[in-house]
Amino acid sequence: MIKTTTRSSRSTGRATLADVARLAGVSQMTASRALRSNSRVDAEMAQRVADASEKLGYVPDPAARALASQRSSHIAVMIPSLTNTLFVDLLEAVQSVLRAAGFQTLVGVTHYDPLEEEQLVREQLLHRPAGLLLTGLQQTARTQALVAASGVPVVYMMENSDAADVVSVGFSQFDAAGQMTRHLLDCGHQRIAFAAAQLDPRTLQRLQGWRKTMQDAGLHDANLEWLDPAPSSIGVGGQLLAQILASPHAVQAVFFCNDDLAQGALLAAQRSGLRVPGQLAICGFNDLPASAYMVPSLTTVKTPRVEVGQRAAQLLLQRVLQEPLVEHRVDLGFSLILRESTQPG
Amino acid sequence: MIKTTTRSSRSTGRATLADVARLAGVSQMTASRALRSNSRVDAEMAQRVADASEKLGYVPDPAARALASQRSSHIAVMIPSLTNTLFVDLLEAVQSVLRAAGFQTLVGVTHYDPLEEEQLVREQLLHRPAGLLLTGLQQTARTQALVAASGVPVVYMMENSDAADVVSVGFSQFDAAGQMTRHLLDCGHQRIAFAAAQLDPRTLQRLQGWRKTMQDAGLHDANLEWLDPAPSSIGVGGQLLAQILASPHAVQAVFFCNDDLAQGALLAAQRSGLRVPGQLAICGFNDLPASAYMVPSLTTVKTPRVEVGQRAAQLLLQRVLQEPLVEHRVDLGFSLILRESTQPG
DNA sequence: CTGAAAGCGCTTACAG
DNA sequence: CTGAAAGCGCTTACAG
Repeated sequence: MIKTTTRSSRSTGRATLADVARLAGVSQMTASRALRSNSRVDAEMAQRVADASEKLGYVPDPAARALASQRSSHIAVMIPSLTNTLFVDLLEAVQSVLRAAGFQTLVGVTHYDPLEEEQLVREQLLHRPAGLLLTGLQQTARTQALVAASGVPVVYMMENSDAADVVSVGFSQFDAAGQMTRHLLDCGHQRIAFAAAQLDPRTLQRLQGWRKTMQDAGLHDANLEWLDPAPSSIGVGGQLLAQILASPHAVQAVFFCNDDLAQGALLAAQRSGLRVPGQLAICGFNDLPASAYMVPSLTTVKTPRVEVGQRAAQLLLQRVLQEPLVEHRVDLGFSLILRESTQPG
Repeated sequence: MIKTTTRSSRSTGRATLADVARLAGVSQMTASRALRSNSRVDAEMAQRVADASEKLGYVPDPAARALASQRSSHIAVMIPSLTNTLFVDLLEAVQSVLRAAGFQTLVGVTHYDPLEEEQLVREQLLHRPAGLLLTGLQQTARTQALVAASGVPVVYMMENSDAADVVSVGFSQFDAAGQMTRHLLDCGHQRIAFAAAQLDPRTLQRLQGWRKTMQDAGLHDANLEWLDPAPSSIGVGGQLLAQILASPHAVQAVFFCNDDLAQGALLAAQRSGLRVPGQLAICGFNDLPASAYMVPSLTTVKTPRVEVGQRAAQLLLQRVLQEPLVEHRVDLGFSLILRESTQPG
């Protein structure tokens, strides 16, 4: 085979768009357009370009594309934590959708800190991502300004916004907590505590859902609220249970804002000889992997994080590719998983 | 303030290197060199460049830099799974070191599949990463060839290689399993089963460590090996325990290759009324967060994954920045964590 | 619909 | 040590 081009010393040796165009017998611009297939190109020319590209094993250079278009093939995703399985599931779902569409995922872990999120978003925007996925709706004003100024399309995950210009995929944390509380009331419990850690916005929405339901039932009591700003963990769950049991306020059931807390409480109960659900009913939130295997198995709320990740990534791709958006606000719901830990005697 | 430059319609409005050079009164090349500080530049000129850069809020464009230098500021990291907390810890450690040094982390989840790893590495190499972090030493021949051909520096994590040209940070899975087995023998157990899932290379090294110690003690028996290729999980741990108990071969202790399996076994034992450690001793591997809180608390091997991530990232940065490497093979050791689940009566 | 030109913002390679 | 030129591989913006 005869080398038709002389390459400079800086060339990488990979096939370039110019190579493809030459082989197809069209201009570089036509080749570029044909490969991106976003504007009309003569069908026969497009086919020649496709064949040439295939034959040369052409792969577009992401850096060149980013430099020329001022937009990279990266999509930045901000999540609060990787320690909570919830977000790992979310992330894996996002990544598989984006990867299939040819986009790279850049993950920023905010540690539930809006200022750290701001810094991460600032850094990511320098790389001109094609899109941005944010967890929750509570960004700092500066983050919002940075994002708006950048013009980068955004989709919000895990909560729904009612604003017309905000695209969000989530479910109602408030309703989910309300329904679980309603279930505990229906089981005959009246003194139902709410125990939470981390106290991030979604946790506080769950608190509100519990509170509203308790108030409506005429059973709300501030002494039933146990809030610890420490990161949520099995250990903290045990501590919260110990505090609740040590207090003078009788409790028949405890609704933990996350399954890891509830699991810790179940283990602490076992260690101290407290019978669950016999002496105390316990439930959690999120349906993490261990919950079905606990003894007793844990009643919880199953949240659609995989679906949230998938839909959010799909909607973001539509925005990135400038396709018309069918829906701005996707509510994916939730379901109660009733297991042994709240079983009425 | 007077705008000294006319910008084309394609400009982004951000300060460029040319702006910095102009303000500092030097050539663009000198500014470039001064900012990268990799070659000697006159001190006074360098200062002028630094001042100008600061004043303009200059941030280099990663795409332009990547295009010109054929090397991006991304570092690709391949890990088997995000479901195992082990790798989440590893990843967070890696990311915090790389981010502090101005590099972006691109994560590829291989799902323990060398072919998926190969595909991910292939994709990542198209983006010309500055460096590559790989988990384990068992890449396909093609992956090795791709990496070698790319010239991208690599550091291997979680296992140590004896090859002189391989940079690795890890510990001996073999020794760790051997020591734990030794401990169980010292507790007086003779029929010690080894139960594993996933069966990835590191799990098999643990199997070898257990086997060697059992053989040396004259106690090895193939009926004591319980291997399930399914992904490791709490559920599978319970199943493995059930199989072991249902078999006709007596067992005094079970060494699970990962803590999630051991946790599942503890829960299954509790459900079936089997006393641990009274009737059966159980231990795990990795010291995952829940293990200290299980009832009984779980004896396990604490593995240095955070340190592995940090050191691996540091070594990779040294290679990327062409600094001399002090060490090629970093063995970070491990420690046994003795808890209730193996306590001799 | 198609294309020649210019440009994106850097760094390499070469002279001085 | 410093700099003018060329180039990295694409896409934008403008004509036709």
